[in-house]
Amino acid sequence: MSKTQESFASTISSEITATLRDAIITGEIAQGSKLSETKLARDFDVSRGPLREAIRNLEGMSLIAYIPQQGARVVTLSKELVLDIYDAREALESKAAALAATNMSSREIDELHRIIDAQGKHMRDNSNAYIPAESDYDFHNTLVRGAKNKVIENALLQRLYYLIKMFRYQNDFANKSTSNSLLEHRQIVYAIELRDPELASVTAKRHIAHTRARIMRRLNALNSANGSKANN
Amino acid sequence: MSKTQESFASTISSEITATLRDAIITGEIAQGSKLSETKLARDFDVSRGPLREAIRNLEGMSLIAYIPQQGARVVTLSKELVLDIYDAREALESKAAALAATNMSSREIDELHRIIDAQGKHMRDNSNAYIPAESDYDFHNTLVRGAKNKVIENALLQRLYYLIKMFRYQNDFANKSTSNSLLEHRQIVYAIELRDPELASVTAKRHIAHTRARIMRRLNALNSANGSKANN
DNA sequence: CGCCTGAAAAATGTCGACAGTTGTTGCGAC
DNA sequence: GTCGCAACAACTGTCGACATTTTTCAGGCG
Repeated sequence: MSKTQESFASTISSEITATLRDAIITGEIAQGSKLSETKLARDFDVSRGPLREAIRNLEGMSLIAYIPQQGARVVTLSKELVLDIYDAREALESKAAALAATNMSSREIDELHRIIDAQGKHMRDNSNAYIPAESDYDFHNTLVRGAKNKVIENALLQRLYYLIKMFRYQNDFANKSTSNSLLEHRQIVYAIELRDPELASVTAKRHIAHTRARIMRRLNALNSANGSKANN
Repeated sequence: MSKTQESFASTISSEITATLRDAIITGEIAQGSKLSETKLARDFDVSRGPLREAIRNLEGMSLIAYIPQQGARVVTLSKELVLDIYDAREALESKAAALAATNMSSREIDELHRIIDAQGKHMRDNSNAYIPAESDYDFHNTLVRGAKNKVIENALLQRLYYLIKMFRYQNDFANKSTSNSLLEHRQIVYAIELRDPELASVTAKRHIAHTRARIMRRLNALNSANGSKANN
């Protein structure tokens, strides 16, 4: 996968953080599996110090859970957790859209246009295809940054989006943004251009709620189909 | 101050985390000041290892910002950041209230009643007094936990509330919840009892928005009064 | 007088080793 | 054969020291 964010500082721990982050997102390191400091230190050929730092960083991204005296485990994206994530995202991103309607610069709005126009072109060129995941991330990243709220930005970009990326990467169906998504993106940009926070909030809220509902249907279908095909 | 949360594991780093956390919240360690690993390690008479862990933990609570190769600094609660915090809180807590209306057990609703009844009694006994800060925390903690959403709960209880507690502790006026707050608490509980997510969401949203507005007025008043009385 | 330079001081980054805890395994008793 | 206990192995927690980077500040140049 393309690096989520280049995030380089020249420290070993930050490099390991990025490497592990991507390995977790792609599923190369399985959900629920344990991250052994000793083993990883051998693998990366570094001491355990930087590794502990990296694990703490991943904990800050919500990608792992840390239990004292026991170690770190990769988060398990249960159906409940995924739906919780989308509820939280709905709350934060609808507020972000409202704030963006007030605070976004016209230059940033242009950027939103550029992104959704590219999405539209891509759909015309590949009739009825899906929006590329990267392009969808671009749209939401730009929207969130336009809100000019560091707390919301941090919660979404540094925490929830990693989990969502992980979920999408490991569940093909979750990447299938239809033409509905593009339409909803257009509505959000329209509301922001009107400088109408209420409308922007409602349209963004619905956009996320629709995505959540689609995911819930798919997860329920998988559940009833697979029955007891639980993972260890 | 009373310990925010006893959070004991028998590890040194967790104890130091709790101690530093409280020192930052009370302002004993000033906003914007640097946390020197070397110095703190001497003060606590431990090696730098556990201290680095503690600093990472505090970073996870948003109480400090960490800059590679430079170290950790206590967060500075600028007017902009405080208002951002309350906007994020409005988004998350209104959603929490909506979810609580659906998911809260009757036992938990009873707990909410117990809390606001105590608040009412306290106000009658000390005519027109303020709601004690601890009691206000109790109310919101119970509400948020009742939403049964681990992501929202984590964002509020493990991050935003520490910052809010810090702001309140260091700004006396921010603690002055009037009888309005009690009334709004009652409205929220009422909506939850009705199992009406929409009403719960709106009432909670207004409650936070009112608090935010009151704080904004006070901060603006301080700003124009103090002029250039900036801190180093 | 101010600015640049560079060496000294201090701080952060990393390492390897030891201590204490947790989890496992195999033996023995019932 | 099963349960419980003990020795062992593996892992996390902590430490002190070394390496590298940043900061400080005194000296000299313009």
